[in-house]
Amino acid sequence: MTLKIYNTLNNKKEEFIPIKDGEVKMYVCGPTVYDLSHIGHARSAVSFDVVFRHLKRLGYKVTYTRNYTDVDDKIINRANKEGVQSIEIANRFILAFDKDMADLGVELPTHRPRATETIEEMIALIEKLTDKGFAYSAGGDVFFRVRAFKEYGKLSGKNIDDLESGARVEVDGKKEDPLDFALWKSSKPGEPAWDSPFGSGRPGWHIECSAMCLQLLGESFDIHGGGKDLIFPHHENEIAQSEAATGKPFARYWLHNGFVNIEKEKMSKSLGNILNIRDALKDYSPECIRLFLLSSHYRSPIEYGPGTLKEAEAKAERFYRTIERIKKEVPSAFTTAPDKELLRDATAAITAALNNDFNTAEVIGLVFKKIAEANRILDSNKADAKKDLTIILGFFKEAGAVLGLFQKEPEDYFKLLKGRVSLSEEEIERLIQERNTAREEKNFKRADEVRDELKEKGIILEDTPEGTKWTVS
RNA sequence: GGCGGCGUACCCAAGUGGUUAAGGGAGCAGUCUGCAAAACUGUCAUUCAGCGGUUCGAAUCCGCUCGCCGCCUCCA
Repeated sequence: MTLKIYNTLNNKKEEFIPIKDGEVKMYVCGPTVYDLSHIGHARSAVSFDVVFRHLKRLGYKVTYTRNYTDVDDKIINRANKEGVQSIEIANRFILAFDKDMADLGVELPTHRPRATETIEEMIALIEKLTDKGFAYSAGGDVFFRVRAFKEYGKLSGKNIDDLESGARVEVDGKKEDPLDFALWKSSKPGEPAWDSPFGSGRPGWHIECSAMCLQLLGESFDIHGGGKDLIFPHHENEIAQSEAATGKPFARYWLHNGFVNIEKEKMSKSLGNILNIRDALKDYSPECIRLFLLSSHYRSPIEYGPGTLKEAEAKAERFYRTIERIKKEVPSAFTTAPDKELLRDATAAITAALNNDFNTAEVIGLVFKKIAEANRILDSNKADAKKDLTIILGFFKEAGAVLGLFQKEPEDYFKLLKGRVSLSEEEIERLIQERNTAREEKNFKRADEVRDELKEKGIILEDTPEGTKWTVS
């Protein structure tokens, strides 16, 4: 059973073979920190978080680097607007991003470089490109000579001549060719600037990632990821710069996650239909959002909306309800070790699904198959229920660990939901008491009124042998 | 115009050559309940946008048609 990965370089699913046996080096483009991160960033981070976790689970020693682009026009613009230094903006949104990632249960990558920590490497890289004839200075800027790199377009499948004819040009008289892109930009007064052999200035966007990859992962590494929108020009340019400079293949596997759409349209800053992670978290739990993101394959587009998110919430609830039930009816299943061999057989399906280009949706499907199975076992009062349940719980533990889901105690999950209700717990308890009194008096009309009132506020009552419980709809 | 992707039930969504097309949501029927809720059981696509082709065999491969989307400009 080998890992297969869809590689944008060939548009094919390929067997994954790392450069160095047992080790994986991967790089994922992180955010440009000029604003709060949105659900699209969350999708990328969560998708590659699962890639990271699965690779580790397979036994690889993984070095995962995700950068922060902390020098950029947009950061400068925002800084100017607020009358503060760029670095202040960058710092603020790096903190915000880190918090959002933590909320979403995204593991910390091995390295989280900031672009500005690698300026020296960028300058060295640009010099190298200039020496080799791949770059040229022009009026304080330095550009990459796209036509000098013969393989330009190999990632995005574009043809240089087609690009040129269809170019919605950004006219820059300093360029030899409209396709050439900036490696180094001269700075205007007040902008962040570094001294360099080409004059005082700052790096272009693409060169940052190349420099950070080269510094932290080496000239050639295994996996490079990012959103689909980065394929061109960003990743194409990274390849061009890096391979032109080193003469060696850059990343071997290029993975790209699909977009998050809102009302069928791509969510993006330029369209202005963005939803930031924090606002999403006001409506849905982090687990619900993560479950939503992982319920489809990472390359497919997904639709963010009340329908899909409510479904994710229903799934999470179904999961924790069953765990709660096992906890109540067969608590010893949690403290008994599962049979190793049986567990291994059961969890092989998780590996198989994730080995198929990280098919998280299938894993989630498997989880719910087990949920139904667990409920059936509980209903049946089978003699060996405990043994079967330990396997199922073991399965959940494995699936949950690699997906970053299903790891809470059910009480904590439901407590989280209950926190969203407008009534106080005391008030709810009082109403439940009132209803139960009515029920004892066979005053079912009043009892049902109370239940309906609560339902309107999103509170669902359940009468169980242990008394009346409430949950949130 | 160039390049890439998608179209699976009421909705979301796996499946990418081979037994009865995962899973979730919604619906319907039953068990349970004062009635509900939750849970369980049963039911819910002879069919995978359409039309051809390859094959013993296709949702899965190939071609065409229709529809949708993305990239080609900063963007996860």
